[in-house]
Amino acid sequence: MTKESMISQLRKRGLKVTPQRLAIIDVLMEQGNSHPGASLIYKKAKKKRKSLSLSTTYATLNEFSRHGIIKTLQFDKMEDRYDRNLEEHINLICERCKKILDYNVPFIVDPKRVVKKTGFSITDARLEYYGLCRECREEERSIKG
Amino acid sequence: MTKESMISQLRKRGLKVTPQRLAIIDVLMEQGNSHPGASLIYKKAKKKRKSLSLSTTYATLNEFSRHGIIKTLQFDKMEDRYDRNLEEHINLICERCKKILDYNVPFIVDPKRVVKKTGFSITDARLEYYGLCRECREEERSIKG
DNA sequence: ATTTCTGCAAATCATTTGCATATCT
DNA sequence: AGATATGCAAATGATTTGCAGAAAT
Repeated sequence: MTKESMISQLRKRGLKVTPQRLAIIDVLMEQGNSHPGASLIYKKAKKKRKSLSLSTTYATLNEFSRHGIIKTLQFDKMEDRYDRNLEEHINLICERCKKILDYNVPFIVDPKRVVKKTGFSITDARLEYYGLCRECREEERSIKG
Repeated sequence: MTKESMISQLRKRGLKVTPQRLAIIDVLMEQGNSHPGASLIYKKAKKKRKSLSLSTTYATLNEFSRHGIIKTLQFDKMEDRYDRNLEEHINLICERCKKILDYNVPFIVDPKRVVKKTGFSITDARLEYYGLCRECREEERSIKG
């Protein structure tokens, strides 16, 4: 997403375009695919808008995420990270420097290929599917009719 | 893992077999594959050992996890969950009731098959590989020789 | 004029830490 | 005895909340 498309997303959805939000968008753009966390985004964006508060930063990132403008990534023992890359991709998380690399392929992929293509050596993997279990699906069905 | 094998793991590793730990192990066994969190484990284990504290519960679960006796699972906006199932498997997380089901197949699997076999309907997936990025690998190499 | 945002301080939740005491081996 | 574990209270870190004033449409 470009800065302009982010801004037009805000307009389209009746969200206000404030200097704080613009500062955060700029940081998001500058950070590329480094998947910054709220604290870094706050620190960088505050340089552009001195009045910016941390809670506004959170509110903004939540709002963007809720509207699908960015994606919130949650990991083990780390603050949440925010991702501009909305395509289906694998996150390669470095356990040492906490860098998160994108590998833009759909989910079903051979780990050996990842190493070969990216130089990232895998020591652990986690696959999680989110959704509804059979029981909850049946309950939802009977509630909604 | 059975209760007995857990206890012998403790002995093997020089960890002490205390009543608190036994209470926690019992809860772990009773909970089967429900992947309880620390708060539930604490609540249940405290019934068996009235003196048990929450911090001991955490210390114990951390110790068990560090020694590979259980596995710590971390998810979005939920407390950590603990898993007795040490085999490679997929976690199916119900977004509604927070139940976590195991599907005992290796990671590379077709989501459609999951639905067919388990009745769990997938709305979102996350795949994460942990390890070392190329740069960190090179750094480690040059440090260690 | 309204609706939505912002910034502050305080609250929350899960988890960890420091430390003196108690308990295992 | 010596090592490790326990329980308490306080600290931590990330994130959220309540709310009054400020800014965007």
